[in-house]
Amino acid sequence: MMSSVPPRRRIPEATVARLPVYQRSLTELREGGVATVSSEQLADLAGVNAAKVRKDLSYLGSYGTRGVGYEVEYLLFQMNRELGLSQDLGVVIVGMGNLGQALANYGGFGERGFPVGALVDTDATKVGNVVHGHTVQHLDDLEDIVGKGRIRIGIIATPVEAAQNVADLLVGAGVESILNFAPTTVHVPEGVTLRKVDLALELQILGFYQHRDAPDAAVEA
Amino acid sequence: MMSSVPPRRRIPEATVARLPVYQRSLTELREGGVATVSSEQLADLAGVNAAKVRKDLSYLGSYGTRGVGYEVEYLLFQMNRELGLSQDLGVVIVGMGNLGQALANYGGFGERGFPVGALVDTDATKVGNVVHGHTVQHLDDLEDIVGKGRIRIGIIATPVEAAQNVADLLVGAGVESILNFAPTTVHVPEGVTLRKVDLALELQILGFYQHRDAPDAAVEA
DNA sequence: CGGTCCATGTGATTGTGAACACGAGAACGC
DNA sequence: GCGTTCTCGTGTTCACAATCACATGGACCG
Repeated sequence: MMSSVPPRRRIPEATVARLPVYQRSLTELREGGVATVSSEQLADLAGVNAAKVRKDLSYLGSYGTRGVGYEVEYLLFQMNRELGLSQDLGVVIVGMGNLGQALANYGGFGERGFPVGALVDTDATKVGNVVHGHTVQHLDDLEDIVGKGRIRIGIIATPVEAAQNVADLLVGAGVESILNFAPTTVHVPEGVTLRKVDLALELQILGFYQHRDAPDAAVEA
Repeated sequence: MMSSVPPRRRIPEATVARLPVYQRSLTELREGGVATVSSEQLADLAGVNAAKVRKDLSYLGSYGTRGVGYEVEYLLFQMNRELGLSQDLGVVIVGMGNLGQALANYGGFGERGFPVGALVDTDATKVGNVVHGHTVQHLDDLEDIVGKGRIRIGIIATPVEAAQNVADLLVGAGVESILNFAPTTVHVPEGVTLRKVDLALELQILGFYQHRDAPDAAVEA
């Protein structure tokens, strides 16, 4: 029997990427004491159009009221449940350079259900230091750290040369999801989810469009 | 005769986002002394499949040699030209918190054609400090800074509350492209290109899939 | 209690990107 | 100098995401 259909209706990847944006906007509305919100208002806050909001939210279920809108509190609860925010997923940050330290100090992770559980580096001058309340540990102890700390997600903030090795070690230690900040392509076995963020890459995309819109800009003046 | 084609063939957004990845891989190959590369090799390095590489590169023109591959040096030159890397675009980073400082210290920007031209904050204890060779200046002087420094791109690394205001100021000062790291939606007038990077958002997407693949994980143990 | 209003929810349509397969053409060996 | 081989380039097909339009059904007013 092939009853291996996912619990609910399958949610498109593009929608998954937008749900956290809605969730953020909804949280802000709740802080502001707003009780209900229409798809149009929410669309404006999230920077998309209303039809897309309704379509996206419909994947979660019919939580809106026709003629009125969505109850902020209730929708937020359902969305958090769907996004898995009800359970915290521990994070280990590997690499305590400038970026790693910034990430460790970045408050947004814990707030949104991803508590930083451990910090790791190989540099002897960094191991033992305390960053944002955590003692930096050595990469060699990764397996122990991941196992004992219930770490589920690894963040790579190392130099390019170390990235692949760190990814392998993270996978070996049992981490199931990896977020890679090193500007290089790393390979992971099937079953492990990988996402990458390349800070300079985003700038290059911006630069491309700017170059395209005004190719002669370098000439003027 | 339908010669009303834009300057060159229009390049799909998805392809634009991948070009810098190829460019990175090509640079590595050149450093390694490799002269030619096949679409398959390049695909492996970039983490995509060969057909996509060929399709993407074909948008730039026919720079490959059938039966042989692409000449690394030449392809890199053409790609840099297309990406606009031949002209540097100055960058101003607004917000010298942990993230802003990490970005200022991040070497990858200058290397790839985006020299950091100025650092800005409003905090009196930060203005005047030297970070990565640049003296932190006050937000009030933004217009002067952008004008004199030939700044073309602004990076927002401020708290959420300040993001929209900073975006407005950047636009007012003549910046044409903005990269927003603040986890909130900012609006810009037409003609200004905006991209956003939300560090926690990427984690949430990872978390969603992990939650989906093992929804009962919170129950065990 | 009935009618009107209004925003949701969804089926249909359009557009865009990914995957595929095959034709074209250059280098190399014989 | 001919044929073989290898890889690019691209037309076609397929899948998915965005958009649109309208029917649905609850809330509110009189």
